[in-house]
Amino acid sequence: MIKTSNYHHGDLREKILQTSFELLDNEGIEAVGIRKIARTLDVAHSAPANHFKNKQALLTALATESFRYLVSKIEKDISKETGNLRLSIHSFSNTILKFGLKYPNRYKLLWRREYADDQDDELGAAMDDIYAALTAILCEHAKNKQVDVESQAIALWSLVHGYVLLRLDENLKEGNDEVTGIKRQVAIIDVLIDGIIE
Amino acid sequence: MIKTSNYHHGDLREKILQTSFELLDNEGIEAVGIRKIARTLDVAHSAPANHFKNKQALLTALATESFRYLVSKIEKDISKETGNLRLSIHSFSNTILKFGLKYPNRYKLLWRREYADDQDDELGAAMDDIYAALTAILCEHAKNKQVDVESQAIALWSLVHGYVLLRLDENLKEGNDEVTGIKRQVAIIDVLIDGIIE
DNA sequence: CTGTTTAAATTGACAGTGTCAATATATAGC
DNA sequence: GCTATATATTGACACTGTCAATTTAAACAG
Repeated sequence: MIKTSNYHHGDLREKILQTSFELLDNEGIEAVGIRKIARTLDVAHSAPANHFKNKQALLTALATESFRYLVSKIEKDISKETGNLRLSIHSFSNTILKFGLKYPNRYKLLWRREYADDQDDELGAAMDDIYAALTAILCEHAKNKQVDVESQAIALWSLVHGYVLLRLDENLKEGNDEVTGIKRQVAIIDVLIDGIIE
Repeated sequence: MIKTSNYHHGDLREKILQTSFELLDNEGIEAVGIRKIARTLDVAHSAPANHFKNKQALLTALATESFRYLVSKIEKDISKETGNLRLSIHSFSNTILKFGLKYPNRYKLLWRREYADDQDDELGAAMDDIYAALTAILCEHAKNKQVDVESQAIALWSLVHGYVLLRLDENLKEGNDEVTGIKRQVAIIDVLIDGIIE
């Protein structure tokens, strides 16, 4: 009986999540493995099973936590903008892009239903919140009634989502608009806004 | 010595690709496995190694072939539009969406650099071709010089890419614009075009 | 304090994976 | 017909996630 110290961490669940996020951030989604985590925490390979039914449950927890963080960040940042449509939209897209660039693998995990459990209610709710935040801005301010507000919301969401993913997968590099000199990610949102406003 | 028939298929490479696409389409990227393919083809578990160095090489081949197909489809469809900017753009986005909806897992594979080999030249070339096709349309017809043509191209590409992925991951459902009645995927492109034209 | 129940961690096994090395066999070229 | 060469085979290795049985620690009841 050499080691008794590792019995009952008390906070093994938290430590598993922490280690998972480190693996996710540093080595990618595929690198998040039950046994690898257990090894890192110097714990039996089957210990995590007490806290997460299986790998999918663990990934779902990672996705849910990431989603909640992103949603709260979006809402916080948007609340700083005082009712200006253009600024609100830029705030929304900027928050998402910043999150994606800081935590590429978390952002990717968010949207890959094959890893996380799509039946999970908390996960679904967090997703709806993002869309709701966006729709709220547009409903309040949008002046272009030639198309559905929902179409405008979906267009914006798609644009931001697509740009972030293209950046994360390194299909696009950072850059500036040659004409205006502003950052590319701002320029493309402006193109869309020009189609929304007035 | 019971079976001699399986020695030297002659076209094992092709059969591997075919089986891989079936697995990819029906069960997802994760389901594409060397041993599973070998079992399906009633061949030794290590036989595929003669044709694909490793799993990554196989996935790279799948991605490259899919990319080539998509690029050729885009170019073919666009060539039917006679110089009209709006129609050309709709053709571009429609071709991509159609491909994505028909082969969701192929579309996802295309952009996931962690599966395919990002050093692969053919793969990189096919990607550049898509972007080049789009830029070509805009350079020829775009009238809005308030922003870089490249910003317009990136905006369009991002919008289409984002919308397709949101649809494929089932974060968005099919739908129509409530005001105009046209399909959502057309409506959102129109929003962007309104920001590009004039 | 004691005995019992419950939660958490352990070990061990199982089937599966990708990859590599050594071997066997068939095809093609001289 | 002999020899290369390409292709397929078997077997092993180190992994993986998951499950069952077991052991240990903590919590609780009397």
